[in-house]
Amino acid sequence: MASITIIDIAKMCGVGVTTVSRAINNHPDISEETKAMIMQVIKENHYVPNNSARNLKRSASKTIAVLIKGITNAFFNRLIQVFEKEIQQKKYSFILQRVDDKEDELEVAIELEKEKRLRGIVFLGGYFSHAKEKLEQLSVPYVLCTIGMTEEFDPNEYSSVSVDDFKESYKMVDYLCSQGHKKIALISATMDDVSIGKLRLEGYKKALADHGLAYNERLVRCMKEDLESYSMKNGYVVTKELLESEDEFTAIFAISDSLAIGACKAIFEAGKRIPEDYSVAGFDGVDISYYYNPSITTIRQPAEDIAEETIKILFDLIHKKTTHIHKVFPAELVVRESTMRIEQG
Amino acid sequence: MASITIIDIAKMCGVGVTTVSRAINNHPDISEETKAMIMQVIKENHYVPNNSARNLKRSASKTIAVLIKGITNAFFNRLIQVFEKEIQQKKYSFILQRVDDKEDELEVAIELEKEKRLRGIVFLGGYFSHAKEKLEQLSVPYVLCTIGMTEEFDPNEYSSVSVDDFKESYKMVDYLCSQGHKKIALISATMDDVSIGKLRLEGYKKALADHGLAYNERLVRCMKEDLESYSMKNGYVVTKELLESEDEFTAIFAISDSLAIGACKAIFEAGKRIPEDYSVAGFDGVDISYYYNPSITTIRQPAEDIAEETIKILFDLIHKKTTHIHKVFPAELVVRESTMRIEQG
DNA sequence: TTGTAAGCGTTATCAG
DNA sequence: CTGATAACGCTTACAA
Repeated sequence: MASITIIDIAKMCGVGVTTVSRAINNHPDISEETKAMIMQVIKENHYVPNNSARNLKRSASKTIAVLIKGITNAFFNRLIQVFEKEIQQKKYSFILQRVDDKEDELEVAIELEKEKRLRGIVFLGGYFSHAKEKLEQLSVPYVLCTIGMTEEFDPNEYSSVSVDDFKESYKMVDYLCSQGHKKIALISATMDDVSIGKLRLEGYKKALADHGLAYNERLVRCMKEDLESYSMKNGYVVTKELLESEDEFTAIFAISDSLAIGACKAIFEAGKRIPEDYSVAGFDGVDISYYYNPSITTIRQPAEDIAEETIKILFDLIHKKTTHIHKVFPAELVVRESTMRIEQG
Repeated sequence: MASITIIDIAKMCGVGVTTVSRAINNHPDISEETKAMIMQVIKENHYVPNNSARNLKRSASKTIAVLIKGITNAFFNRLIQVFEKEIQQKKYSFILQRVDDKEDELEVAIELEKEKRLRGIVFLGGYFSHAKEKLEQLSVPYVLCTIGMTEEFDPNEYSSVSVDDFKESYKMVDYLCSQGHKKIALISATMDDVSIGKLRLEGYKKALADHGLAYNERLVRCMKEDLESYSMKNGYVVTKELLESEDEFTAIFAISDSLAIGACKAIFEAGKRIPEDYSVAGFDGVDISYYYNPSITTIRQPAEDIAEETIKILFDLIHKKTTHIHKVFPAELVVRESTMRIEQG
């Protein structure tokens, strides 16, 4: 069954192809009458315009790509769902491209832009430490979502949406300190992470300092590079090592809820209790942090808001309605069962 | 920066466009020499062929769509990751389209096929109860993944990959019975689910019957239609209702791990213990079922195998290497901490 | 082995 | 308001 084209429709309606095109695309220059008639015929024949042809003709296709660095972390799933919904709502196509931890996401983006004639790009995750000249090869608007940027980048060169990773991390560690914890372990990103990983580490250090606590680098444990980043397994393995080491601590702050859950597993396996023996805190505020037993104290990021704002900014950029913007959402400390006050001592 | 085209490359190389095209597409009729030279120029200029143009020319674009019915259930995420990897590996584009619970996925598929000139489709989730004539409007190969089909469909008309939902469900309930449970609640799909929901319910009934246990419909609770299906929240709400009812039971079998975790939360909130007061079992074998506290007894579906086989069959179908196939993978009962033997009585 | 030229199905330009 | 017709960038007969 050869597919039906706009020409077929035009013939059936006894009009020119232009007119059919106008009907499809809601152009003003067409009478309501003919338009209704054409739409009727289109519906009856299940005609759907060929996307490739449209994209070829339009200089840019109506598609947005979302590039995710590293394998899916649960928090991203919520974001992605919102992206998808919003993009579909705007009648754009949506391309999800996961890029491996070792790959260069910018490289991928540049290729994809040409290949698929993208209208916009969302970068999710990763560090985004790229040379400026390479960044300039990207000619479509893009927004960095939940990727904290360090100072070396000119804020007028890109847009971003995130929480204040430094502040929120500080908030959690400050809370833990206020509960009497003096030896707080951190499950952090790998050391080469100059993005949120670094910011959260800095927040941790600052909070410690502000409470007059010494920074003990033996309590800072990085995720394993050979395991999926931010995964439960990673948290489990790292915590297990920590527990087996001689280093004492009373609380663990993991920079994602998934890591925190892995940490819990390791602690339970060691025959210890949470929060009586160890307090455990996470970051993100994904569903499972609430459902876990014990429920996990965490920093809840407003995922829906973040995702919606990301898309909003991206489309504003596409329509040239705005210059570069850096939207920072507040996150919320949610205290639950996995942490407790301990005796000063 | 106007994009560079195949013509530009041809000019730069001092050859015809055909030659460039041949170089790009690994055609045989070209000397290694010219090919190398052309590829070199392409690389230097960061040329990437316009996908729309290629797709327009080729009668079908090299793209596979995965349609997911209903909002993402954690189990699907693993499948999707594998799909993505495999499809990318085959140099095909990958389109992920979530379709709302109320929407007709077949309708969406038919549109998408025309619009994007798909080469193949994977259906994930849903019941897939469609009229044969409508099914015939789909002219590209498709594979049903983890969608149990009931008898009324002719197995020669479609391909599928899944576990034996009836058998695996039976296996779990049989296990629970063997542990002395006589009053086993079921958190099942909505009653209009004629697919895996129904099959798992049938497996439950059969196991009960084989153990000489009466079927008590008050112990069969359906997910709430107004909540995300298969979600933790759904399991939580349903279980809460169940606990507040007068109906006695000693075990709950939830047809997904997420539901099971929600159930656990409700039980803990009621001040009860797992497994001492209630045994809880899930289905799927997602990571969190292992990491949860207590770890959840479940049926582990071989997600990677299922996903890989789905893609394999789809491509075999595309290349006409096979007729319709129904691959059924065995799943595994994984006994963990959330269930226990109780006294006969 | 290489090049020329005709489409693929749309949309946009411009003349009726 | 409507309709020819020329692109859009690529693949592929067909010719050389």
